Amino acid sequence: MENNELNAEEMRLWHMWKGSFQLIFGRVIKDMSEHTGLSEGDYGVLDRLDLHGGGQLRQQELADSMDWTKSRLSHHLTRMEQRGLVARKPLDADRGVQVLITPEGKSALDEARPVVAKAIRKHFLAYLTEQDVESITKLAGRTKAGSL
Amino acid sequence: MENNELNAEEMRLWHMWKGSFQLIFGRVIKDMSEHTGLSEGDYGVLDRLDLHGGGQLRQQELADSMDWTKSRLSHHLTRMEQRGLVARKPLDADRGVQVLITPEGKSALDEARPVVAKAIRKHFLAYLTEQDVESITKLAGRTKAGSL
DNA sequence: ATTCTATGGTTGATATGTCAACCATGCGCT
DNA sequence: AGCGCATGGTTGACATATCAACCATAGAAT
Repeated sequence: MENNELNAEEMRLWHMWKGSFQLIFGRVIKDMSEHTGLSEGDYGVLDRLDLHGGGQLRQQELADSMDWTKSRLSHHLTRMEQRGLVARKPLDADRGVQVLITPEGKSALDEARPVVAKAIRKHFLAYLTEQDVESITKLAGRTKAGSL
Repeated sequence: MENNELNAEEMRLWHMWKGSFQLIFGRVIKDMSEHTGLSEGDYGVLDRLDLHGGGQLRQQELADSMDWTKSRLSHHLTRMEQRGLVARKPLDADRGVQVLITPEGKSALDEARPVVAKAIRKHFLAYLTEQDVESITKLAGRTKAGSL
């Protein structure tokens, strides 16, 4: 059994990994929010409504697809609704709620897409080597698999 | 010049990278906070006070070492002070503030260290191959360098 | 019929982050 | 003296996240 504290190398790895992510991710989000007024959450919601749902999705499906709790989504949608980005419509079929992207939401998304694409290319993809791509892909497979 | 939207492969990479990080990081933080009652921020503050400062550090140095704004740190310290984890002492030398780890803070940190070490080994280090280690190290170097 | 449980969602309290405005002091310059 | 400016920090407002409690209804199970 190893020591119950991390050695210098282990700690260094953890900090580098965490640091790189936060640095890159922060840059992407900053670019997006400055240029579009959308937060990461806003973009995620709009993106999924557009791609998966063709503009609409029931709340629970949306929450699942984003890996968010229903509470978190509920609060967030309330704020987005206030800003006119989405609308909620009760489904009497089974007391669910349908979330719809509004025209304003759709146009905000359309404006954001190229901004996000450019930011991801500039701050993330541009730094990757072939080896990194392989590493990222494999690691994702390993962690998801052993997930639940 | 490429298209101004991401292609499937680019998007997949971004999502995998982001997803792996959030999954792993979330697991580590969850383990820690459940077993110790400290948040990530709490741990970071205590850790730096202990390692860099031998128990104390001026507020601005602490903020720099954590990559936090002074505002963020000020708010966080107020909460930690309330809980008795740290104390603040004015430095009349140059109107700065010295942040001290309290005995309760120190013992909370000592309890947390092995928990954090175990969580990082279990959720992060255990998944890494030699290639990942190299990839993480190099990527960190590249992004920091091109940072400012 | 009654009670249990699962599903779908809301709500309020509290913790955490960000932003801009503010305050005080020291320091250099004119 | 008077000004501009940098440094070190606080504050309040607001956005975001988490947690637990709650509400309503549908479908079993008793």
